[in-house]
Amino acid sequence: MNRQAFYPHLSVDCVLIGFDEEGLKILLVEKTHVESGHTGAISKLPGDLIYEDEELDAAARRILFDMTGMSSPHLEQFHTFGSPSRIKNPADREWVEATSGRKIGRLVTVAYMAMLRISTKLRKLMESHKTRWVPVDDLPELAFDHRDIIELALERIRSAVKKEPALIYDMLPSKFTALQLRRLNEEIHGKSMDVRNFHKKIAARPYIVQLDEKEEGVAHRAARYYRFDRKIYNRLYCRN
Amino acid sequence: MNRQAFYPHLSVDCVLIGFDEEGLKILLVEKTHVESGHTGAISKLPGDLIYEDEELDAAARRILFDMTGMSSPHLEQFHTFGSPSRIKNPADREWVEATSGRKIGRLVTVAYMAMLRISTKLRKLMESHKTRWVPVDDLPELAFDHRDIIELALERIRSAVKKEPALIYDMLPSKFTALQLRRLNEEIHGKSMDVRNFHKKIAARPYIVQLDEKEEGVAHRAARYYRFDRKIYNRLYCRN
DNA sequence: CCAAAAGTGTTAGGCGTACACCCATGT
DNA sequence: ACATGGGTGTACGCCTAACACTTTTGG
Repeated sequence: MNRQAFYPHLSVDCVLIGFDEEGLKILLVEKTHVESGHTGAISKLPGDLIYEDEELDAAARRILFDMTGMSSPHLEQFHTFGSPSRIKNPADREWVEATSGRKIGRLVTVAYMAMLRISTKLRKLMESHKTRWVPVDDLPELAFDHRDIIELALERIRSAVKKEPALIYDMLPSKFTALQLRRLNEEIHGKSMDVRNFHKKIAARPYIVQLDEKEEGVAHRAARYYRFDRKIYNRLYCRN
Repeated sequence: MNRQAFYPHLSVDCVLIGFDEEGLKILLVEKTHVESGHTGAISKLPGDLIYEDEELDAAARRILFDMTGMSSPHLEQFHTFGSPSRIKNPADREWVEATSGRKIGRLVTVAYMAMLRISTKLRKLMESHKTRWVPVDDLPELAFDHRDIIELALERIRSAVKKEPALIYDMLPSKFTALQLRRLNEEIHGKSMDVRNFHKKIAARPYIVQLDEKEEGVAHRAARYYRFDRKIYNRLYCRN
């Protein structure tokens, strides 16, 4: 922190939602625990206080960058959590006060979410951090109300994708199979889809272009690769 | 203010969206101007600082109640505005500092919206306040970034209604004509609808029930009244 | 009788959904 | 040969959207 922190009562937390071969995951960091008889580190969402003169969006972007080394993903504010009881847990309160160096009555946090693919490149960028990607359906105990925050994020991701379907492709490799795309959709919407109907849908979207390339070395019929063509997409939907 | 205010850097603003015979309107209050060479009161959204130990939602509800005497309407947080440049206008800054009695570097506000009908009963409740309902397409100059806040609210109202169609009926009298319902929909979605298709839609919704009553004293064929039956609605859609 | 708004049916296309079998590949 | 996932077509129902004339009422 080389700039002076803004009010110690306002923070930004980021729900970074990633996707890899195994499924949807959330990025968690360890809350380095303060000595107080409590044992074991507890996980939390990445977040930080806001610097003076820093836009909320910029603070979120900074946290995203510090955690992942990425700056491109679509980042979206989705809710502000400010219940006085957010930090009623003594261990949480101690940690906040130790971290900020002040007595804190209440901590209001503006929550953002971003969707990204967990690529090997990303994993490499993140090696140095004490972070981990945790499957959404296997979350550990979390500090503060971070579980609520994640739950709301997972609800909102659905509306975000409905409004802007291109977001899906931020979570996929540049070449992907129909199965990967379908699994991702299924995880986001929480229900399984019919394979045939799904292929029809892909075929109907001109911005999902079939490649000649296929999978290699798999123990079954090799799947075609597809890619997302953003130019075609933008031309069709005028939004940029 | 009989309780101590929470941090003077965090406020709640409410975009109260009302509907009457004339159309969609926003509730604005006059920012009583501080002497400083600037003349003329400027309008703003109703809002206030947050009390200690007060939930954000509760603060919004309090503002709603103070302004309208109503407590029932659906109130929904939709965005937090915290740009350092929000109060760059000197007149705005002066007002904030005079009102809170402190030097303020930055003011972060959590924005809520509610939809309600502008009934004669409501008008009576509000007579005492220095508030006015202003048509959405005829907004005056506004303090801070309140115009941006309203614009976002008007965008969000659409998603809110799509998710929960019953919200529409909070803005209508208990007995309403097809025209009123259609006009309201048109204003919310920003496009006109076909009359026949609209009647078909009404007829298809079992929770919009036709009354025997008709308009009286109008200079044309009298329109039927309808009412919204929340019981039927809830039974159909399982929520709450 | 005129003005002003109310009310009414049919058709066509798009979209989602349900459903079952053969194909390619590695072991 | 067998296990594993890849890939394909048809039919139905629902919703949306386009489109024009007659009815009722007060003035």
